[in-house]
Amino acid sequence: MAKKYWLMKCEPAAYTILDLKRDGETSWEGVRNYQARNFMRDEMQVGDPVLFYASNATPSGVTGLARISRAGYPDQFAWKKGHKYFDEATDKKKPIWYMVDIAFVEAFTDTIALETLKHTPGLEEMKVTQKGSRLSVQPVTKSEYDIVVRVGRKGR
DNA sequence: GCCAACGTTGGC
DNA sequence: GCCAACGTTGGC
Repeated sequence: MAKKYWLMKCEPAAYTILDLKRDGETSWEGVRNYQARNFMRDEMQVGDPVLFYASNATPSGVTGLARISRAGYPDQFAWKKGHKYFDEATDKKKPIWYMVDIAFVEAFTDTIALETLKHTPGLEEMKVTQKGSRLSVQPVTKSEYDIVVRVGRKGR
């Protein structure tokens, strides 16, 4: 299967690219959206490149790079009673929710602001630049990924 | 903190 | 199966 490229969103209050740099690797639990779940469960492969996106930040934008280090597996947190990701509708024999692990690759010196992404040629179709795009796990094309990486490394 | 956009739920 | 109400996301 051809390599796929991804964008994963997270609020800085919860986790940042620098946290990932410190930890080296982290699990990506708590996604409770079916579209995003399907990507994680069915399409993400170990080694797939990931754009790490900070949402609800100042500014919001891509802050670095990661890669998938473990493909989709059931989200255990869905079965932890009292945990904020607990979901009583899911059965251990038939998991509803999935998670992946990601590993640190690179932190950009500066955030590539959403505003910059919107004005970068070649990224007009990128999902995150579209109005009302709330999906926290999105596929990106190889060319979009390459452009973002180029912008992120500029000036180093 | 506001509010528009979106996904999900639930009454019918 | 429709759609209004509700909760959440996320830019600003």
